[in-house]
Amino acid sequence: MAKEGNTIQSVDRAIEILRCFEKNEELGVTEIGKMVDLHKSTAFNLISTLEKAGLLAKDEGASKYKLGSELFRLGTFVNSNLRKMCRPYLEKLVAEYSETVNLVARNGDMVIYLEKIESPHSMRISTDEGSKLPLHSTAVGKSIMATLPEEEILKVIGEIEFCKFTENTISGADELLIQIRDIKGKGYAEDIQEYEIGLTCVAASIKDHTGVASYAISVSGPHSRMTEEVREKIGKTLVEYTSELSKKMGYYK
Amino acid sequence: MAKEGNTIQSVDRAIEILRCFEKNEELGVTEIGKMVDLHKSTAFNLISTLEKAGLLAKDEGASKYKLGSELFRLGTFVNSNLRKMCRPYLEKLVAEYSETVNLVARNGDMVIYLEKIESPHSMRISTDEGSKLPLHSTAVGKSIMATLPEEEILKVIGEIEFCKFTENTISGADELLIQIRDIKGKGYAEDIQEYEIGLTCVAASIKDHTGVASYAISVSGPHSRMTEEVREKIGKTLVEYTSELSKKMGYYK
DNA sequence: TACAATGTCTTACATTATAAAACAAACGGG
DNA sequence: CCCGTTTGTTTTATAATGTAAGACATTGTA
Repeated sequence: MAKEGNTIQSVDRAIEILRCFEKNEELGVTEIGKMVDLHKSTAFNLISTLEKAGLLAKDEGASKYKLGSELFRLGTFVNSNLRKMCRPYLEKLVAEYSETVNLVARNGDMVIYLEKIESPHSMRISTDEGSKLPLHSTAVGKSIMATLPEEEILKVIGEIEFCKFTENTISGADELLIQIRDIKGKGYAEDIQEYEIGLTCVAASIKDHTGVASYAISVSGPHSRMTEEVREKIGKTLVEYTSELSKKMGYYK
Repeated sequence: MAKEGNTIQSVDRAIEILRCFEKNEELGVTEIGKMVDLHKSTAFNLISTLEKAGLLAKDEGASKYKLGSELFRLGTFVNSNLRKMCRPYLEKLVAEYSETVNLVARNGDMVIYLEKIESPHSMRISTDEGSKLPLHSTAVGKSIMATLPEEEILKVIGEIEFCKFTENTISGADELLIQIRDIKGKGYAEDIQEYEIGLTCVAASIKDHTGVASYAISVSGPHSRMTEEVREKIGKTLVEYTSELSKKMGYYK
């Protein structure tokens, strides 16, 4: 039987090997062996299995391995599942609040806009699908940041170059940290004309099995319509929906 | 030692299980067991290992599994590696031909624009990163289609609704098939004012370890500058570059 | 209410993964 | 140019590990 927690050793090791490539783009057999603390011949067997399946690939001739495109392909399915899963919630949000809603994914220190449904109002917020913005300057980004482990929050904040977009733009690390704490408490994040005058958003994040978020959804509207009461109501709805979505992502709590 | 081709059984089986989810969004333990021809308890052990690693997830309470978000996260790294890998080639192309170049990924029956470098000319082609177009109505899409196995080509073509954008737009399955054959021969694809009058593109695809392409790069310019000689020259360069890139993706040939 | 089908857990067994060591090939410095 | 070092790869013995039968629990259905 399996070692602890009923988990299959060789599969676990194979996944551990894949994870090595988060920090290093290219790795050799012995190098990997050292990282996962395995004899190089053991590592080699696991690696060639992964290579044959396309999860790892190797430059022609060269001896270094890197992540294979099959992994991206499989990831693509998750992405489309995710959209399908979120769609009904996005639709409910537009129906309830008549403002533009967005689904985003974290990508390093940025967020990518994956999907949106636009407000029926003629005065509405319109973001481009596929576009990218810094984590800290969007409500979605801040809601994702708030789920990261403390040391990573500080690391991310440390690397930010703060640029002033409007008079409300967060101007420094301290201010951002206070906001993050607040978001942890409330469960949702706000962006009140921080990026652009007239644009305010409310967002909450979707957690995965580890409790960290890679995705978030938001409601964006003209500041005039996004009063404090409206924002609070939206916030509560978002918390409800994202906690359901988090459960579907494998987050139990 | 491993069974055949020096591959580790349990890892192979685990990957096989992941692949089951290409066709089915949600699957149960016994169901998976039947698909991969394993006793349900064996399948269960593999599945729970994958679940603990986040590669599979399960709706709260429910008993059905689906692909987990960790898979998407890992796929993300491949994507950014891919961009890094392609960047120098894209830059060389712009330097050589002074036209806009694009990197795209296949996503079902569409292509997504991942990255572009714009032409230095003031009259230039400009596509949005993150935008999507149908496979058959772009040079990149056609170059990807040409690498698919015959039956899949026919299946994809069968599902197309042909709409006429310009007088040059491909109007039917037969015409498209002839083009695909031609692309297989030449190694590169063309779009000569098929989508928009004045816009012509040349593209070639990047193959993965199976010989099928998920990515392609293209050079797009105003029809006036994209003469037949220019297109042929670009085509040859693209074939050269993409075959190098294919090798880096693990395609040996 | 009983039956069928599901996911989960336990256990005995031998198949399977493991790692030591030998091998080959590539590299780099003296 | 050669020798020592380091790489990836292959072979082989050993026993640890994954396997699958079957018991159990839980759920849904007739």
